[in-house]
Amino acid sequence: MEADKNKQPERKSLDDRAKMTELERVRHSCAHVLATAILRIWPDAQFAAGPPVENGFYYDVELSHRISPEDFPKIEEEMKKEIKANHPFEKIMVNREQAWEDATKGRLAALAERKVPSKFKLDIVQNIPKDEPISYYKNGDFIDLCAGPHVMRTGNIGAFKLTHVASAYYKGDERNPQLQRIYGTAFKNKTQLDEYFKMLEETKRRDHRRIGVELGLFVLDPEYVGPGLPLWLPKGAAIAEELEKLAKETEFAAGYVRVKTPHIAKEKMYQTSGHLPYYQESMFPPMELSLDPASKAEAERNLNKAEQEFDEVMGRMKRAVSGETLTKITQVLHLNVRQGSKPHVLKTVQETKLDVPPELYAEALAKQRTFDEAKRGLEVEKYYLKAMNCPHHHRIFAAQPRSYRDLPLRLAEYGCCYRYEQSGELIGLLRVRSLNMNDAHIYCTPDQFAAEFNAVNEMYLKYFKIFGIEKYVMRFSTHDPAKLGQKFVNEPELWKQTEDMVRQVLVDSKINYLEVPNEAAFYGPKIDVQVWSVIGREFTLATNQVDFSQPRNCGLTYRDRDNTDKTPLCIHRAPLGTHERFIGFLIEHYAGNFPLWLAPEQVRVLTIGDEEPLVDYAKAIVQELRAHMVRAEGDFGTDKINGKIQRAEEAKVHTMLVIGPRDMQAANVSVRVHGKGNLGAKAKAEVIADILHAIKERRA
RNA sequence: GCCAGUUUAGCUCAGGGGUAGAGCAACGGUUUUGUAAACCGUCGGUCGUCGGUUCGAAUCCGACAACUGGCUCCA
Repeated sequence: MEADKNKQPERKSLDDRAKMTELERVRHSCAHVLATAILRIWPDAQFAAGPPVENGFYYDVELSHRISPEDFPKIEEEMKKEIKANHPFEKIMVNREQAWEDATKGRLAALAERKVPSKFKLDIVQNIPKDEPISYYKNGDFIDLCAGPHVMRTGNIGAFKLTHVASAYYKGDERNPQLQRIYGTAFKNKTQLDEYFKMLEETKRRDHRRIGVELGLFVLDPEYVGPGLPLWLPKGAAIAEELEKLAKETEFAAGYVRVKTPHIAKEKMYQTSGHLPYYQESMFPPMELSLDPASKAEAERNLNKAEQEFDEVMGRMKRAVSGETLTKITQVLHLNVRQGSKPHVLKTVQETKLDVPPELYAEALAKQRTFDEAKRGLEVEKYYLKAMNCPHHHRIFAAQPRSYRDLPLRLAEYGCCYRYEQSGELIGLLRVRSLNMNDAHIYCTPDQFAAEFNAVNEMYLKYFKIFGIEKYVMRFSTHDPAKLGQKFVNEPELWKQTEDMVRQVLVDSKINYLEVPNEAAFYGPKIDVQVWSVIGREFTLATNQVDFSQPRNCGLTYRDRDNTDKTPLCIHRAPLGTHERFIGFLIEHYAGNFPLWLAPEQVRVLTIGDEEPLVDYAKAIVQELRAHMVRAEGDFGTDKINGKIQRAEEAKVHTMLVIGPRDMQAANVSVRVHGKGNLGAKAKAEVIADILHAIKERRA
């Protein structure tokens, strides 16, 4: 049995497998017990791989019966029997021939020999390296091809539960058969299992989708707007505005210039950049601009006229020739009529050196050109919604002659892109179809590259500090020299050069990074930044890519010192990723308890009662705060103060200023901070000054 | 797109072949209040959409859509 993670095509070595933790052994063993139980119910089940995973285990099975959660109790019942029987997990060493024979007899991942071979196991046996020993594990009648390790006995599986079914392709390849993946989890004892499910409940409560709705940050309106197209409500938009402000300030200080570009572009744009057909699947289908009726009618008239004139000339040509030449021309003309085109006739005339009168040939050629032109007049223009900003930025680069003195040129834009993610892929704000990217493209010379790349990394670290992100990994994706010219542009020197430069920067800045071969973009190495929200969900937030291909495809050049034109390097970078994903992350990161500078509602002023002087005093405070761009609201109604506080706390308002007669008389406000409770009465002026200060320095 | 599950009021959820329920929110009124909910009342749903079975469907069946968890790709 294989513990392959489909992302990692390299086999796990036996040493690696031996490192399996105690809990992983429990889960891996439970997968075997699951297979045992399924076989008791459905003896013809074919098993593929059943490894332990992060929160449990799964086993991939091929079975004509569709397993649904309704089957779980029945399967779990059988599993319990197997655990109760307390069979030992026996390790059996076999040679290759034996394994092959048993798999052929259907004995592997089975309770007995079967008429049909254990087909996936056959495939797995074949893929075990020659020098690696082969072993089985046996519990009761169940024998599985498996490198182990396992717990001693089935009874050592303390507590387990099947959780869900999913479909998965064998080895993660969609050309392979589709299998049913049964997921479950197991623990050493019932207490830990219960804790795990309690934790899952907690996770659900902190999910950005739930908090997003509760706090009124965004909504999805699949019926009217469309799936994956979030609407930012005022409170969510406030967060987006703060992030943009942060980005603008940071980028301005780092020498970026801001640009603005349209959301659509012509087909030619993406043909040139190389995204079509490479990226077409991920783009919305194009808009085709049909001609207005009058122009269309005129274009059609032109085409008809051109066609008649062409046919007339060809008619004369046919009359002027004879024999084989006539036959040939007639044949090709006939073919062309069926294809709705004309040019082939003249090509044939030229290529086969047919003997036609030169002046007629020249006339026909001219008419053919008119025909082609008329035909182009009927072509519709295609526009695509942009899936990325780079081509637009490239056009800005190309808009004026560039000198080496202009570089580095750093074009920044919070551009809204649209990606046609598959319907099953959409997840709340994590994967959407409209995305506002914290995008920028840095055009530079090779000499400037290291400094620019380093500056980008420093920007990431600066942001991590502001948001208190401590756990992160930079995944440095490099190319595979064996796939140059296929998966990666064929520029061995540039690959080596840029990858070395990037690696050096990473090492020098002591950044926590992980090198992943063979995962680069087709146009250059890249870095993805992975972070984890407090509930353990992984987010790929930011990306940082080196591009030495697009600038050349798009014909971008700068005039260098030596008066020659050179192609710049381009760095694509998006430290804050997209609003959608970043805010989704922040919601879970802060569990909705945003720091003051980010909080949608920063301050709420609550009055004790609704007596007029008190309300006037409170209103003046709200006004003063709002005059300083603080998002402050008031709650001046007749509710009891406890009720007002409860509502403010539930709305996760950062700072509550409670005002009663006592406070007013002393020119005070009573401060209450969300999650910190009552901080007592303080001088109004002091409190306001502190609020402004905390916002300005983006205090955590 | 594929597999499975889900879809009942603005939100969180109960119910279930005889025609729809709670809490919160909203609205109206009473209450004049000191740090996590004062009280009364009102409004609100073709039970995701379309079709079928049935005397009768929100309930059973089917198709579709959306959402959720996975597979694949990726910010």
